[in-house]
Parts: sequence; structure tokens; C-alpha cells
Amino acid sequence: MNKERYNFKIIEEKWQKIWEDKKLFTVRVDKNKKKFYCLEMFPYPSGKIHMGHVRNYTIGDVLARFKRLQGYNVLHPMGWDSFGMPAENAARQNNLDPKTWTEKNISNMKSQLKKLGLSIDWDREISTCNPEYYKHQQEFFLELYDKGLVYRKDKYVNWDPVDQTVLANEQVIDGKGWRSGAPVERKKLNQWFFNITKFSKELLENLDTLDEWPNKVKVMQKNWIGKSFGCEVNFKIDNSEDIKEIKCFTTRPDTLFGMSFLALSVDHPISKVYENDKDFIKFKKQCSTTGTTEEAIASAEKLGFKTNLEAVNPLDEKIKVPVYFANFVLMDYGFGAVFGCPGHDQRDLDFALKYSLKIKTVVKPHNENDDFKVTKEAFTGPGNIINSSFLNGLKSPEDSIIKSIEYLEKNNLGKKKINFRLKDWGVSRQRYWGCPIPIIYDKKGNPKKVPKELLPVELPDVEKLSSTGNPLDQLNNWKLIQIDGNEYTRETDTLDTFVDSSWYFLRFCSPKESKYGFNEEDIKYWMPVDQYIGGVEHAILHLLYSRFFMLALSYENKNMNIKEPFKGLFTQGMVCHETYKNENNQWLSPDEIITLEGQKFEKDNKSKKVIVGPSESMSKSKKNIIDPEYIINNFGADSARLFILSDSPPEKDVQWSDEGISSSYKFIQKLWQLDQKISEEIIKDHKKNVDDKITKYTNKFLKRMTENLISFSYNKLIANLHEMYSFLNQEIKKIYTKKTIVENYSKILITMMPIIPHFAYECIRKNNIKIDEIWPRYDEKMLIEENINFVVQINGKKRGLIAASKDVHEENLIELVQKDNTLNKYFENQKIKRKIFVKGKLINFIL
RNA sequence: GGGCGAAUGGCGGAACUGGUAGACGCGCACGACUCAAAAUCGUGUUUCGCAAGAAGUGAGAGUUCGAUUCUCUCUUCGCCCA
Repeated sequence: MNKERYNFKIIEEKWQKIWEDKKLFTVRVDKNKKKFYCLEMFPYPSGKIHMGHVRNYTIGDVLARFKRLQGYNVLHPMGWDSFGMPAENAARQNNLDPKTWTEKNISNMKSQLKKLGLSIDWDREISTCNPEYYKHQQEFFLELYDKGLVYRKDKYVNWDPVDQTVLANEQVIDGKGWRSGAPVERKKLNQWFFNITKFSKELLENLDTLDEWPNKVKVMQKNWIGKSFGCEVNFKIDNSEDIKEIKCFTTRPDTLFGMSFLALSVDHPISKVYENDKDFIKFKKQCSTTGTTEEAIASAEKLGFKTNLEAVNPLDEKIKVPVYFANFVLMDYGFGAVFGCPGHDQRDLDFALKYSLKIKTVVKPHNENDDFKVTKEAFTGPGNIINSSFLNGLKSPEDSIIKSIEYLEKNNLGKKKINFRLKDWGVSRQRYWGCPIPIIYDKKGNPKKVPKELLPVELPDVEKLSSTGNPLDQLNNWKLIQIDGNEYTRETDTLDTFVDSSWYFLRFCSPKESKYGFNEEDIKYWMPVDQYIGGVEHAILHLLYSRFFMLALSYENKNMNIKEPFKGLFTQGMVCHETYKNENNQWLSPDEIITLEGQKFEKDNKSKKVIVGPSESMSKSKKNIIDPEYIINNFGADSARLFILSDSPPEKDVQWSDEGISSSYKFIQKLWQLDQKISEEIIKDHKKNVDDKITKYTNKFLKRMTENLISFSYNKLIANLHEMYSFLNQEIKKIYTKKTIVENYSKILITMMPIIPHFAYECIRKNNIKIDEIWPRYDEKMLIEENINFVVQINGKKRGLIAASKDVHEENLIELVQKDNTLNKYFENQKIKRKIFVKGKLINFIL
């Protein structure tokens, strides 16, 4: 038999065109149909899609197509997270403007995504850098401003003194600017903030309602919000005219007796008193050389500036301690002041050792004596309180904290307080390529909202980005504006791109609505997102900001009652590949390698062996990248989809391999050969079936496919397909009527539609199978096996199998076992002490 | 240091509520076709052993007739936070 090979190039292109012409995936609100909103995290238009995108969008597409077959009205949109720094960097490098660069990338990536055969409603495509989009974002900004959820304050940024620009944390490498190499300074700028902490409590508590989220992500968010239970304590200052009291927050009021200093942030209001003190100015400047991240501050050497103030221990007035400014205290947390207890906090101990302060031990481990003393390492574990007057002997921390707070409250020295680690969201970026903040300043510098009719505040075009500073700051004809005869200056900062992605899922519901960011009727129908799919790297910020945005929009708005944007969340794993290096320890890309007799060599110089390293997530720096476009062109989209799903569960990392993709390609060819065999059998149209094996199998197969789709076990779907192939390939040799074959085979083909859609549609069309595109149900009755292999165990060990009816009684089964030649030897000269019979499964003899 | 999770053949991974460990794929070996190779098809593939059989899911214990699955201790690795 001369079989035709499967030509994916012609067939995939053909079906993509049919889907597009028929607008198969274009959806609208239909209140008679149940909706399903399937969303994958939209991409940044970097220029080309990468394997991570292929995986993300394939997983989403399988689900979207499956839900569509199940009869849902499926919203499956796509857009572009198109503001951000890479565009600015590329523009500087290539001497073009970010807009042109971005638009070119979008059009290229769009055609790449289309080649994957995704079931996307492209009519809803959005791009965050489009004024049509960010106009509404500016409205939201002003709406939140009116609600009091937006404010301005001073905040430190990483400042590159050479490039005269603000750096993001990831642009600071070893304390130096990534481009200039100059040591980064901390600089204070007046910036805009979203008051996300107003919702700390809701953001934390609502996590418990998200039962379709991975627990891992919820734990990460919980830790990030960081609720802590503690106490604010008032410390009296008795040697100063101006300052009478300093407030601290602490989670360990039970260690107050061990206090030996008080430490303030250099930004604490008290610092005003010292603003003319030369030494203090010097110290403050020194502090500004450490980075702004918590990690940088934590790992920096502890430094202090001693004031002449003396703080009184509220629990014992005889104890007076010095007050310092210290570089490890942050103004953002608590009151910007902490009391130092060197015995039971490592940071405080480091500080105390440096400045020769007292170390008093007030907690001892349970198994130690009362003369236990902390010297070089702070003791932070659980224990008992010592050297602490009325707290002595109490279990620390549980009993001692409660008791100490009780005492402080009773004597008006402090009060119980819940504190959150979460900080307000700074949204100002000193960048060009972002959404302009719709604020203007009058001559006195007072901020005013840009009038609604003047929105959007459009980004001015630039021909070339300057190398230093914020470009918007230098465009005077844009920056200076007259309204009603009054002169104003525009805000030149743009919004953090996380703002863009905090509401795009709402815009997808009404992408063309011009009056507002969305239409309430649309939102009521489509929201929340039923399944959100993306990388775990967005577990905290993007998801938290999106959750905040929903709360902020519904705040003081009775019409909005959606509190959580994402009902279900799925975080997929990364795509990995082996890494290669040459003899000189330089990275080599997979296409610079050739395999000869199981050994890997350099393609250009076949005598040079290649060192094969561990498989790691694909990255440019390690050169272990496979280009999806190359794969699609050479193996087809269906092969790529099949392979990216097959080897690992979608939530775990997957290893990309040449063998894997070619095996997927071969498997599609095999399915095609099988399809041709089946076609021939359909034509023959026998009069009578030899048995009903195919129908039984199909039901079992459908059950497995359905269950594996629901549970995201997509790797098992592919295993099911392989088994199905082996089964049908054998079984089709027998005689079946046309009706039986068509009935079963069409159901099987439908199950392939979400996974390898081009192939499945083609087979359906080619065999003239008339189907409603409906996910097939299986018949429970057909799943029951009349005869079962019972497991026979002796002393819990498997010794054999006995075929019997599924309803066989214990006595009859025992009879069968004793008649069995291979099993009865175990019973010779043995007494059966006990029998365990599990109906329809096994029998276990204890001898 | 704290939190969360994982550990199964040469490799990726299956095993439903405790009940036949290793489905399926890769790799490998052998065979068929071929002058030969590639492609394709077939057979085999946890380890030890010729075999009967024995051992076996990171290590050690426990519960149970029976544990990859439940409990405890430990080891290693991954992720997040510091």
C-alpha cells in the first residue's frame, strides 16, 4: 500500500484560513449560553515568540477549545503588554523610536502566534501603548485620585549619577548602574503612590475564597502582605526640650527589658532637628550609597549616628538608653523607629557589638539555666523569659507577648497593633515609554487633574531618545501647557507598566468601548476570568496589583461587585534545554552542535568535543534557545503543540529535546496512516461487527480524556492518544460495520480537536464525517468489565492472577485459587489463618 | 534562618479514595525490509540471576492483611521570603 504523507504546511495554513474567514472564535455576549473566560498572560512584544509563549498559549488553547466543545461561550482574547523599558533600550541602540519598534514587533509576533493555530478572538486585540487603551487608564487614575486612593510622597530611588537617570532594581548590578558602571546612589524623589495598603486586610482575607488557585501562590501572597501582630510602644525622652516621645512598632514587646538602644530611620521626623549638623549630613549621605532593596539594606554593614537623646524603658524607668539613627531602619515600616534588643535579634546584636552597647539576655532556651548568656549569636528561638521582672518564667514568645502588651496597655505605655509588611505601590517611573500620568502642576507646584475632555494625555513623538535623564522632562513644548489662560507644567513621570496589566482583563470584555474602560453589562457577563494561565514569576506583584485594582474600582461603587478578578489560576512550568560549552568555557547554542555516534561536537570543527551541561530554562545568556518559528516551519504547529504538552505535567518544567519534537512529528504521521486505514474500512462497509471491543474501548478512552482535561493532566492526554493509536491500529484489522467505525472514530477525532486541531479538523473533513462540534459523552454502562483479573496475594505479596467474574463470591474465588496449578503449591502443609477479600479486586491469604 | 514543595528504571514521567509499581514517551538492544544506509515496521528493555526466585519508589522507623500513597525522624534538591 502506498500511503500519502501528511503535509502539515498545506493543511495547517488551510485550516487557519478557514477559522479566520468563518470568524469561528469571535464571540459576543449571549445570555442564553454559559460563558467561560480563558485568559493567558499577554506577552511583552519583544520581537519574537519564545518557547515559554508556545507552552503558555498551547495550554490555554487546549482549555479554550475544550470548553468551546463543551458548549460554553468562550472568551479567549490576546493583546500586548507593550509599554516598558526594552523598547527604550532598543530605540537607543538602533536609533529609532520606541513606537515603531514596538509596532513592528507586534505584527511579527502576531503572525507567529497565528501560525500556532490558537483559537483566539483577534477582534478583541488590544495594545497597552495605544492611546485608545491608556486613555481609560488615565481616567482610572483620576477616579482613584478622587477616591483618595492616589497620593504623592517622597521615596528613594536608585539614581545613576552619570546617566542622570533612575534605575530599576534589576538595572543595578553589584551596586553599579548597568550601563554607566557608576556606583548607584539613593535619591529622594516626589512620586505617585496607589494606596494598596488600604486593602491589606481584604487582600489577605479574600485569598481564602480563591480555592482554584495553587496553594503555593496564596502562601507567597500571604507572606508578601505579611500580617504581623505586635504592639506600638511609647518611649519617653527625658533629656530634650523639643522631643518628648518616640513611638516604635515591635512584634517582640516581651524583650523590652533587654533593650539597649533605640534606632531611627534617617528619614524619621526627628532628623529635622539635625538637618544642619555636618556629621549627620555626612552620615545620611553615607546611608544613601546602599541600595533601596530590602536585601541590600539587610546585607549592608550596620551603621549608626549617635544622638544626644536618651530614651526611657517604659517597663523600668531606671533603664535609659542612647538613641541612634541607623541605616537598617526603614521609614516605610512601622513608625520608622525600632528598639534594639541585641540579645534576641541578630541585626541589633551586630549593631551593639560595633558600638559596644550592652547585651542583656532576657530569653533562655527551655533546656538552659537562668545564667544563659548571649554573646556572639542572638537567640531568637522559643524559650523562657529571664531577667525581666514580672515577665520572668513566662513561655516566650506565646505567653510573654500577651502579658507584656496587657501591661503596656494598662499603664498607657502602648497598645496592641496589627502591622502589615505590604507597602504602598509606587507607580511613578522616570521613563518615556509608558502611560503619561494625567496631572498638571500650577505655578506654585500644586497638582491638578487634567480635565477629562483633554484626555488622553498622549505621549509626544520623539525622533531620538537622549542618553541622559527623562526625555519627557526635556520636551518643553509638550511639558508646558496653557489651560483657560493659566500656565501649567505637566507631570513628566509615566506609570509603572504593572498598572497597564492590572486591568487589561477588563478591557478584553469591551475592547471597543469609548466612554469608559469597560462596559458594565459586558463585565457582568464575562468576569471573573474563569481560568488564568501564566508563569509563576508573576505570583506576587502582577496578581496582587490586579486584585487591588478590582477592589479599588469597586470601592465606593455599588454597581461593581466583583472583588476578585481571577477565579482559577494555573501556573505553568518553564521550558528547559541542555546547555553546551566549548573547550574555552563559552556557551554554544544547540544549532552549533552536531551529534556523531552519541557524542556531541562543534559543527564547524568536528574534532572539538562539546561539554554538555545540565538542562536549564531557556535563556539568551546561556544560548540554549530553540526558536519556535523554526520548529513550526519544519515540524508544524500540531507537532509543536503535541510535544510541548507531552513530556511533563504542565505545572512542572519541561525539557525540550530534538528527539521529543521529532517523535511528536512521527506520531502525527502515524495517526495519518491510521486515518487512511480507517477510511478504507469505512468504504468497505461490512454488514456485521465481529465484536463490540471498539465501542467499549472508545468509552474508556473518552472517560480518561475528559478527566485528564479537567485536571490539567495534559501530559496524560498524549499518553492516552498513543494508547489509542496502538489499540485502533490493531483492532481496525478486524471486521466492523461502517456505523460502528464512524460513531467511535468521530468521537475520538473530536477529542483531538483541542490538542492537534489542524489534524483533527482535516481528518473529519476528509472522511466526510458529519459532526456537531460537541464534546462526546461516555456511557458509564460501557465501562463495566464483566471479567476481571483478581490479584491473589499470600501474606500480602502478589503471587498470581485469577480471572473471574467481577461479582464472584469469596468462596468461589477461593475454589478457583486452590484449583490453580501455579498457586496451590503455596498452600501445601499450610494453614490459612486469615483471608482478606476485596470485592472485584483481590484476595489475600495469611498463612 | 523561616515558609512551601519535591525525591519512582539510563532519561521525562504514570499509578483513581492504601490494593497487580514502572502506563505512555525518549533512549538502548535485537530482528524484518534493503546490495547498503536512512526511513519504516516488529520484539525486548527496573535490578541481580541461566532459571526457579529474590530485591526494589531518597534513608530509617511506625500504623496496616497490604504503603509510591498515611504518621514520625533524617538527607538531598527546587522555589519564595529574609
